[in-house]
Formats: sequence, structure tokens, C-alpha cells
Amino acid sequence: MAKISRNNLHDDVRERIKIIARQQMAAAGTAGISLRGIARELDVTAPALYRYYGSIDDLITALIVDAYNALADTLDAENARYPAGAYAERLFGVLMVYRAWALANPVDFQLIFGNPIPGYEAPRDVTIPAARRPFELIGMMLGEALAAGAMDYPAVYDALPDSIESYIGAMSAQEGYAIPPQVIYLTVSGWSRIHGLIMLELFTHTQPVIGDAEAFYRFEIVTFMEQLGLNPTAYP
Amino acid sequence: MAKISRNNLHDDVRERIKIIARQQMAAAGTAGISLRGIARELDVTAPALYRYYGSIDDLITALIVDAYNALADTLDAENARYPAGAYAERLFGVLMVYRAWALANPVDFQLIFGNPIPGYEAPRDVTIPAARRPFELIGMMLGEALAAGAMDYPAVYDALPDSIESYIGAMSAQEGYAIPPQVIYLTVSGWSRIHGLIMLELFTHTQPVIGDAEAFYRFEIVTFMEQLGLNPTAYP
DNA sequence: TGTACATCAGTGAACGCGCGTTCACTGATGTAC
DNA sequence: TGTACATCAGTGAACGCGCGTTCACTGATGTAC
Repeated sequence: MAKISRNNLHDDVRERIKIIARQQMAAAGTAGISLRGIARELDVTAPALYRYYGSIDDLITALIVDAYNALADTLDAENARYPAGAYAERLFGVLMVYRAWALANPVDFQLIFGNPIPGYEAPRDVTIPAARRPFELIGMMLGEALAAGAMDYPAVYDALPDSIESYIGAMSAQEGYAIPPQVIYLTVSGWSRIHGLIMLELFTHTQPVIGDAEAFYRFEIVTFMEQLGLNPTAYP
Repeated sequence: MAKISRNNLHDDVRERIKIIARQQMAAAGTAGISLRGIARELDVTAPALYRYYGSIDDLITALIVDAYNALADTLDAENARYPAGAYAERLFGVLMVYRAWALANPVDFQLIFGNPIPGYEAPRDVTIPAARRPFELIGMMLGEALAAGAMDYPAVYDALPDSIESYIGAMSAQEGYAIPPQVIYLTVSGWSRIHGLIMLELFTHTQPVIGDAEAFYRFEIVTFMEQLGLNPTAYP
């Protein structure tokens, strides 16, 4: 009992350190993270933090994994809101929530998808499984919609470049993905599109030209979905 | 004469400072820029640099303006390679060169389109005119292709959201753009797409899933152009 | 052509601040008998 | 229930390094008469 409570305290402090780290990054950029700054905010000396993270790189890794998981959890939660057959509504909802999460958590988004932090090298075996989650969710959604006949097969994808088709095939087999290569391609293609929209919006390149960035994002994904024959009966 | 040569020397050193700054950013990230580091490399004390730039922020601003202009110059040069009527070939070439520039100059690309540098605020009246150039070139190309009847008008754009159409109309009038709002929309839409592709490639998110990132980019823009009825007779 | 003066690049010391990490240690809390 | 011991969070000093900016200055170069 006592041991558990000490462990709980330890985990609590680990969490508090991450929370303060995120606040600091929000103020000074992802590269502005600093152990001493966190220690100051926690009213503790800097060496104390080494009880909780072996180094600042360990802390950054924890923040990155958390960010991927937080994004994936948010998408999963939205996904769970829809009945089994509502392919179009589900996809629309999840893509809208993807953007909303990025705008609500710009630092976490930059941490996983923006400029790398100088001097930091991510331990790929730790970050990659988390990084896969958001991507795989969208891939599964598209794969199920196609399998259920709810989505138009994009004819262009019959003529994918050989180098790409064979790579995806091999990668897909190795990872045990249950969706066809064309759907994986479509997932990366669509993901790139929302990624560009979100990145440009996040760094205020879109707004001066378009005005209403949310309407822009929405119109873009609706157009994209219509091309796939995925038409929600109603948009929220 | 003598005066001019002293001025030339001054400008030379300003250039050398920027070159070293870019090298340092390549090694330590855009946020890793430092006057003292540059001074060390130039074999000069740090205060000497204040003869050339009023502050580190002034230097960053110069680097940003240079980056926008270098990108725009590269696109202009490619643009100039095509005869007047070659709308499809021209667009394809320019979009390919856009990516090539980003990959060849990742630091400059991050500087203008990636995470902002903590503590630095761009003087918008200085950076914005340069920032407009790449965007306006692509907009002009699409506008001319449409005006010449070489491009299919995307029917979806007749139903742009009101908030966007009216904003673009007003912005366009104020800036004196000679292209219709739908073309501006199309430009931002297309720009977002190549931006997402390039950003994800630059930070190695694409390669593990797709394998051949260049073929991916190429296929994406060909598909995009085909939807606009812009079909090059031959791809380089 | 020679001299007095102005211009300006660069120095060196200093200010006041930041950082990650190691180390020997104190002192409180929890554990085992 | 009481005592000896182990665990572990946190301290404070130190190492060795970084940064932007100001300031009074030296000394070379170029200019004007």
C-alpha cells in the first residue's frame, strides 16, 4: 500500500513536469524547453528532476509519445461516436477533429510534425508505434468504407507508379495491414492534404488570403470526400 | 571610387554573415542561430557584427526575405523556360522545382514555413511583399491558363462558402489582383497540397509509408493537374 | 604632394542572463524484524 | 509497539559551457584642403 502510494506520487510529479514543459514550449517554442525552467516553475532545484527523467531528451521523448497518443485518443473518441455504417459522417467528423486538435494543441502538433528540436534524436522504436496510431485509424476507416462498397474506388490509383506500389505492398505485408495498397496510398494522399491545410493555417499563411480558415478546411475535405462518393447525409 | 569599394566590402561581409548563419542553422536548427557562433566562424568578436546588423532579429529578417526571394527567383527561372502557350508543362515544371528547392534548402524552407523562432517577431511590412511572390506566380499561371481556355474550370468552385468568396473578393480588389476569386481559391488549395506533401517528406513522415517520395509527389501533382484538364504532352 | 581630419571596422571587457549534468550530502518516509 | 535499516526525493555547489548587447577604445583607411 505504502509503496503504491509512493509510486503514485512519483507518477504524479512526472505528469506535472510534462504539463509545465508544455506550457513553457507554448511560450518559447518547442526548442525553448529547459529543465532549469521547469524546475524553477516547480519550485525545486534542477537536479531534482533527474529523479523523474534521466535527461532532457527522455522528457522530450515522453512528450512526443504523449502527443501522438493524445491525438490518436481524440480521433478514436470521435470515431466511436458514429454507428457502424456511417462511413461518410465518421470520416468527416474525424478529419474535423484532427484539425481541431492541432489548433487546440499547436505545441504538441509542432512537436510531432514540425521542425525537429536541435540536438534531439527520437528513439524510433519508442515513438513510431505511437506515430502510427492516427495514420492507421484513418487508413482503417477508408479501408472499411471501401470494403463495404460505401466509397468509390479512385480509378487513377490503378496506375500508381511501380516503385510506390511495390514498396507499399512489401511494407503492408510486413506490418500485417489488412487494407489494399491503393487504400494506403489514398490515406497518405489525404493525410498530406489535411496536413498542408493545417500547417499553413497554424503558421498564419492561410488566413490573410482566405479569411475564414475553418470554412476553407471544411470545404476542402467535403470536396475531397465527394470525389470519393462519400457524402454525409448531414454536416454538423 | 574608394567610397564605393568600402561599401562593396561592407555588403560582402553582410553576405558572408548570412551564409554562415545558414550553415549554422543547417547544423543546429533554425532556432540555433547565434551571433556569437557566427562571429566565431568569421574569426571576429561578437560586437563586430553590430556594424552589419542592428540585432540578431534584423539578421533573421534578412534571412527570411532572402529565402522567399530565392524560392521566387527559382520558380521565375523555371517559368521562363517555357513558351507562352505551354500552360501544362510550365505548371508541372514550376511545381516540381518548388519541391526541389525545398529539399535542397530545407533550412530556408523551415525558416519561412516552419515553426516560428522563439522570441522573434517578423516585421510584416518587410517580409510580406517577399512572401507574396511565390504565391502570386502560381496564381498568375493558373489565371492565364484559365483565361486562355487551356484549363477546365472546377465546377465545385461555383459553390464556395460565402465567407470565403466575399473575403477573397475584397482582398483581391485591394491588392489589385487581375485573377478571379475562384482562381485564388484554387491557388491556395493547390498550394496547401504541395505544402503538405513537402512538409511531410522533409520531416521523413512520408518515406516510411510510400518509399519513393519523389514519385509520390510527381503522381500527386499529375493527378491534380489532370483533374484541371492540364495535361503536359510530355513529362521531363 | 603633404598634412589634418573624419570615418568606420573591429577589439576587449563587462553586464546579466541562460543551460544540462554530476556529485556528495541531508533528511524524511517507509519497511522488516 | 519499537528499533535498525533501506529507500529515495531533493539540495547546493560546482563544472563548463552558451547567449545578446553596450561601451569606451584603438588603429587603419579614405577624404579634403
